Amino acid sequence: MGTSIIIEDDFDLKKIQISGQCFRVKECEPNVFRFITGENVVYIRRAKESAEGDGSASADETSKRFEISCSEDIWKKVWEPYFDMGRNYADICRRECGKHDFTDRAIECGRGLRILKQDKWEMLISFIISQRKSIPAISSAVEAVSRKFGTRLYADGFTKDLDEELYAFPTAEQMASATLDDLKECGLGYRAPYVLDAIRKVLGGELDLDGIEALDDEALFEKLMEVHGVGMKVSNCVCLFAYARMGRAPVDVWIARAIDDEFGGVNPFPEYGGNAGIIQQYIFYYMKNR
DNA sequence: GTCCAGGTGAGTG
DNA sequence: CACTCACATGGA
Repeated sequence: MGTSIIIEDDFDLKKIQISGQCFRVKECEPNVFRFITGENVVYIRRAKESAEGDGSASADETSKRFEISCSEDIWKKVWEPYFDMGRNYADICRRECGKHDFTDRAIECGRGLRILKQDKWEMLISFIISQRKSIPAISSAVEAVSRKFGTRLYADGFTKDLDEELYAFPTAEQMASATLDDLKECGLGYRAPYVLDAIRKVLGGELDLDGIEALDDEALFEKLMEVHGVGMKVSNCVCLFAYARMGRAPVDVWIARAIDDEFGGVNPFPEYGGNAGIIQQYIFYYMKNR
């Protein structure tokens, strides 16, 4: 690892990896996590001891020092936005605490989660694929798509020792020649035509994923649903995980179950306003990991 | 083998 | 509107 950095806010790589918002994050060896976005690759591990080294070395979980494989420049330019480092999650947790007992417990359980700001096209396709699939199955399919259509990546020379072949998630242009059978070979099943529709709309200019960044939350949500196979849940996931619309709270089977069993059938997310999406993520994590 | 998975579109009443 | 139902496939 080339560089050492300090992160003051809540930041738990393992929880983020298994949080269900990203499908290509890998723990290459214990405590070393690999992230990919665009054509950038980074390996991160939390340092074993506190930076002070004053003899009272803190536990792994509380060290604020991290080792990263990229330069400080790339970290600031690419990875700080990706990890949403401009937002103070500890502060948000404090502020949203006290409204519901169940939420308070979820926040405590999920402390260290963050909402990643991921690639728009990758999120659109990944969450189209996600419907009626388990998280491991989504990961396999997204990995297969990357391997079939994406650019081969090499990270800092140091990559090959730690990991197998790396591929970027393909751009829409790289998927232009994809056929129904190509996609079905990646395990997409009945979702393959949905992905073809997304490719067609993006390449045809009917859907400008960067251009719609300017839309307000509701208009963005509606625009994404024009793609065949994108309903409310998938659209909200893309709004939250690619466009950082923290007020969007996707309702999947787990969140629906939480609303029924823990909130008396009343959707609590409007109460969390602009942080609803963040709170949703803690509750989703808690439902699956308590 | 059997069950279920971060849903959606189409069809029906 | 509200309510069914089929949908392909892999992982547990």
